[in-house]
Amino acid sequence: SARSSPARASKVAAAATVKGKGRAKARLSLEQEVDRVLKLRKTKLTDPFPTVAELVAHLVQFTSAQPNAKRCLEGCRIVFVNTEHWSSAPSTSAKLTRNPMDEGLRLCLTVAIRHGATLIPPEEFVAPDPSVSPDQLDPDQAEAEGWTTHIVPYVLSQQRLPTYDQILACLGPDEGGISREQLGPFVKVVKYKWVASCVEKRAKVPETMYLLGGDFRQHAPPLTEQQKRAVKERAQRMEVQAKQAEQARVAKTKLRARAGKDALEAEDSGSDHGSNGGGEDEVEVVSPLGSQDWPEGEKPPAGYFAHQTASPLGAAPDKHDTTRPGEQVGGGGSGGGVAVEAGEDEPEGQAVAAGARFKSIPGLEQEVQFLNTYGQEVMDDVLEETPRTAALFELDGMCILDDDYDGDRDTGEGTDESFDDEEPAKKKAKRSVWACDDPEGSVASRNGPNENIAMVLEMMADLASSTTEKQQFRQRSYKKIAGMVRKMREIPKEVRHKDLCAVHGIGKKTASKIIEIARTGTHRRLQCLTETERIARELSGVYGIGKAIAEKAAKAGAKSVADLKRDPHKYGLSAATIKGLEHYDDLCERIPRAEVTELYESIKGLSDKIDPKVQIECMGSYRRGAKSSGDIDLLVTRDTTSSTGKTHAGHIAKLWRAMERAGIAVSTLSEPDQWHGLAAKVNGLCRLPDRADAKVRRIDILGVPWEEMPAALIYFTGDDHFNRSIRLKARKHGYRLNQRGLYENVSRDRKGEKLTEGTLVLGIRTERDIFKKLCVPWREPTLR
DNA sequence: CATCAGCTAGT
DNA sequence: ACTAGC
DNA sequence: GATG
Ligand SMILES: O=c1ccn([C@H]2C[C@H](O)[C@@H](COP(=O)(O)OP(=O)(O)OP(=O)(O)O)O2)c(=O)[nH]1
Ligand SMILES: [Mg+2]
Repeated sequence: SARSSPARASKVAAAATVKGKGRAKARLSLEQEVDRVLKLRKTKLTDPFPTVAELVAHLVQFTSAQPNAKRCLEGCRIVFVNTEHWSSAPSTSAKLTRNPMDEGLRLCLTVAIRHGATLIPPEEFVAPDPSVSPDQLDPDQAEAEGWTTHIVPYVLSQQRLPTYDQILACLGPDEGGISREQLGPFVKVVKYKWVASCVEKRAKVPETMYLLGGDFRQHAPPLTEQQKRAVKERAQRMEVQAKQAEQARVAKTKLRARAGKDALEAEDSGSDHGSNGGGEDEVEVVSPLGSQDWPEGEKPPAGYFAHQTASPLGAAPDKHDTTRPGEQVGGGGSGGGVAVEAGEDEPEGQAVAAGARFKSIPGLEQEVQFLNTYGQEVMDDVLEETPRTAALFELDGMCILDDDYDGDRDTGEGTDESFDDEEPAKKKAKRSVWACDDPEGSVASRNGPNENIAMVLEMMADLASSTTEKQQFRQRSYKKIAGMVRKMREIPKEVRHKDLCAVHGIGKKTASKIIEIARTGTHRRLQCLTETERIARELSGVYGIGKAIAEKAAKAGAKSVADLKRDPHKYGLSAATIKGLEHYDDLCERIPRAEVTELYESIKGLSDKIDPKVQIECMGSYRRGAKSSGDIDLLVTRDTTSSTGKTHAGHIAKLWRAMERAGIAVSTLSEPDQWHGLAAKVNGLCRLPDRADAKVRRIDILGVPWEEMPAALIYFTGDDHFNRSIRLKARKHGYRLNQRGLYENVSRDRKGEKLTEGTLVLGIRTERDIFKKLCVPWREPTLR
């Protein structure tokens, strides 16, 4: 707090800093300190520092007497809190000590203080002067200059994160903690990761200087020309070394692949049949293209996998009928393995293998061959030379707010995004989102530059769909990435693998696939579907038919949806599925927004005749502002707080009957357990009446008790990925969120299975309240 | 190696 | 329990 | 399939 600076800034800092407690005390010598600790250990059987505050007081004295090598957290005020006592026994929390110490927490504290951070005991934390407003001092600037106080909650398990409220309860002198409002814009709650990244990032600078033999203290003089040259040379040397290491690695990989193949070949010829022996699945080098892509018991066609078949050393696939084992060995033996050579050596084998299977999509065959020859890393190296990639991979504004399970950006106020380097770009993007008045611009557009990539990824997702858990998550992963790709800037053909991997949620396998799609417009996996897969894909487009039933029907001999239509009972389809089948063509179509509006209004008209006080809302993609919807989602409720407290019980039953009479409701696909319950849900088919050309549409009507509106609105607005994300966040923080409400104090077993329902969080009136409670920045439905 | 939302309805 | 769907 |  002694640094010279504008007065307004020091006002913030002074208020937020400890009232000089540890500093003022006379410093003890090392011997005295050791003595004191040993004595403490003797007198107390427990840890000599049972709370954070006590250890901080100790560390402040002890460490400041030591010379610090790297003070990269110099000037950072950090408050470590431990909410453990809270989450372990919420009911008896008052009796337990606040901010108890813990072995892991001690480590965090030590790291922080060793790097020059100013630690503040949580009990001594004082909220900054509220009179300093963000107008006077830009919070970003304050952050950059180190005026911000960072609160770091200690996290024992990623499965049980502290809630914002718990963190606040650990701050300040009072047991009750402090309120959210008191914190203001100059206090940020961050993850420990933030501390670690500061240390890691900034620690590198002095290290370089140290290697040069220069002064590694903070204010070292600027480098001389000679030193600069030394740095350059060293960098070049390292680059050369890295290149050599990489080459050696690639060579070794190839050799390993080769060795594996040789062994297999030997085995094959030993067991006499050389044709479709199989067994090539066991080749050691795993291609990043995913053997998971293939269903149980099926084998990819020749030429599918990298390294395995088309590598210049590895020669042609042993599976392939035309291959002659003798030549494979001979061709590979030369060891050169240059692309040209491979191309000239056995052009037919390759062309037949790849060409036939991939149906000669322009460029695809070449791409596969190229990839198989060089591998992703080498191709990246080549691309490094082209200057088009870096900036392209900054996502558009939207994505920052909702990458993956993070509509929630953890602890609210930006927080864990406080990595200095990325800050400006991110902040800018964020602002542009709020400034963007045009909702079209921020929403993923269906004809954006990456639409084709997204579509192909979605097709791969459907391929992965299955009832087995593993496959479900693979499907979701593809879907998630498809959604992200839609929101990204155009992905150029020369994208680098590592740039794609840098996006959170995209890993090396999908990155490879995206590259393949970007360059060729498709993926080889889609070019070599089996007949069953092709049929299953068509059949699962029917309402009520998923992967399992589709495959069953395909096995039973169905070749197309038309086959099913002809004889639905033969395949043991359920009643709803048969209805879905009947209207298959209509239900494939998306519904234009105007038609949703029209249907909604005519249904609302019917409802008003039954009970005008019952409210009907159109939810789902319609509420999110979509230009077209897959179905119509209606919410039915009735305000019970006003007037007589009458509910909408039975309304849905009456409404549905009225819709049937009016010719709007065509048929019922599934019915609620209790038609008269408040949470009744009907699932059916409908159409605009009195119009010959009106298509049949899917409709969901959901009843919602008035008290459950906030949670129900979130649920029914979606989308599904957003719901999963916010529910996951709730779960990790000890809550449970479903369509009925937000529950707290949920106890779960180790596997996350809930043991108690938890208790409804009180005081929740609106959607916003739930967002706030979970520290999810508010997002209008159109931005979800 | 564990984790990935939480629920209803039909068979 | 499995499948499909929101 | 991606992540911690
Ligand atoms: O697995 C799911 C599917 C849906 N929902 C919620 C969110 C979604 O917004 C709402 C309605 O579902 P629907 O399937 O109608 O999706 P939608 O968002 O309305 O899109 P569309 O109907 O245009 O396909 O139900 C979930 O919570 N989980
Ligand atoms: Mg919908």
